[in-house]
Amino acid sequence: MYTLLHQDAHTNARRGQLETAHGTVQLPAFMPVGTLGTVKGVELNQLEQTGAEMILANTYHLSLRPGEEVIRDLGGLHRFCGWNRPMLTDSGGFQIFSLAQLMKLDDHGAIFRSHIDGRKIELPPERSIKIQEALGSDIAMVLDHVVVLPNTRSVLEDAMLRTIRWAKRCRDVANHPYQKQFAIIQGGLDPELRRSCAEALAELDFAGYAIGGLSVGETPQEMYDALDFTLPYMPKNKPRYLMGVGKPENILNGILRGVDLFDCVMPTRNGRNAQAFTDSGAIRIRNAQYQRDERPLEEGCPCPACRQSRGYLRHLFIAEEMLGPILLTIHNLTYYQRLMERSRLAIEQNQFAEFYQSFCSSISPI
RNA sequence: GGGGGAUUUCCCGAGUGGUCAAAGGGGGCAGACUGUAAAUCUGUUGUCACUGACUUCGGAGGUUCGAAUCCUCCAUCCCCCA
Repeated sequence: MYTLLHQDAHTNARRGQLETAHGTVQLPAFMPVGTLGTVKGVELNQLEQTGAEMILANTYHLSLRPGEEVIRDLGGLHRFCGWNRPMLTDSGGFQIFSLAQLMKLDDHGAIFRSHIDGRKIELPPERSIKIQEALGSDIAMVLDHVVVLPNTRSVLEDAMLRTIRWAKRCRDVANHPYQKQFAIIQGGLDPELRRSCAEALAELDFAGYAIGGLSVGETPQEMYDALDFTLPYMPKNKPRYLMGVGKPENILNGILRGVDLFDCVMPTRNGRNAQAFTDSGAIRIRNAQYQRDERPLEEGCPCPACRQSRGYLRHLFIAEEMLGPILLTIHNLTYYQRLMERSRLAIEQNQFAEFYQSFCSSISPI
C-alpha cells in the first residue's frame, strides 16, 4: 500500500506514494476536509483542479445525516458524492473532543447527544468501523480518544490506553474487501506515553499510522517536539499521517520531520472567513487596504480566484456574495496543493531543507 | 391661518432631571479560526496628554447643585383642520 520513493538526503522528509482502491496518492499529501461528503463550497471539477488527490469525510456526521444505510444504498460514499478518487473517513474520535459537551464516554465507547436533534448516538469502536465500511472509504481511521491540551498525565494516559484497546477492537471487527485501517497514536505531550502508544500500535500491524491529539491547545513548538519524540517509534514502511494539521508552516514542519499525510479545515474554513494563504503570509481580504488593490491574491497562482483583483474579491466579501467564500476556498486549496507539490519536488531533489528555509523567511505571519 | 408630533453619537433607533459618552440594531474598522455543531465567532467604533479630562443629543438662551431629558424663542420636517 505504501511505497517510499525517496528519502531526502538532509532531513527526515520523505517522498512516497499511497495506493488505494480508488487510485494512488503522491506523498506528502494534503487532504481537504469534506466532513459531510462535500468540501464546502467547492464543486468536484474545481476540487480536482486544485490538485487534491484524496479527501476526508466524517463517520459521525454522515452517520447522523443522511445515515450510512442511505449512502450504502446509493452505492457507497464515492458514488454518493461523486468523488472517484481516494477517500479517508475519520472515525468520530475528533468529535469526542470537539463535541465533548454533548458526549459521555466509558470504555465501551462514546455516547453522543446528537447536535442536530439531541437523540442518543452510541459510537463504540466496532460501530465506527461498521459505519465506515458501509460508507466504503478507502481508509478508515480507528476510533481514538482525543483530549484537550494541556492535560494531566493520568488523563492523557487513560485516553492513550483506551485508544490502544479501541484500536484492537477496530482491527478485530474489520471485514471489508478493500478498506484499510489506520491506527492513531495518542499520548499528548508526554514522550513516554507517545512512545509506548506508538510501539503498542505498531505491533498490531495497521496499514498506516496517524499522530492524533495535536493542534488541540498546545503551542506550535510543543507540537513539533511531540512529532520529534513520536515519529522515531512509528513504522518506516507505513504512511504517517498528522491529523488535523494545519497552517502551511505547521505542515512543512511535519514534512521536515517525516510526516506523509495531512488534513485540515484551515484552507476551507479560513477561506470562507475571508483569509487567503499566500507565500507572503495570510491575507485578510476584507481589510480596507485591499479596496483598490489590483493585484491577484498571489502572482502566478493558476486558480480562478487569481484571475480577479484583490479589490474585486474584497468587494464580494463586503457585499456578502457567495462567490467570495467559494473563490477564496478554491484559492486556499490550490495554494495548499501547490505547497505539497513544491515540497515533493524539493524532496526528490534533496533540497527540502532549502525549500523549508526559504519558505520560513518569506512569509510574514499575521 | 389654527392644532398636534418630531429633530439623539456614521445610519436607524432607545432614552423624560444625576447610575449617560448615551441601550439595541445596521454600517465601519480590526482580530480569531488547525482529524468542521463554523459562509462562524470576538473585540472595537466622540476626542485626547485615556485608572482621568474635555466636547456631544437641531440652534440660542434660561431653570437647577446637576439637563439628551424641564421652560422660552428660533430653524427644519411630518400629520390633521381651514
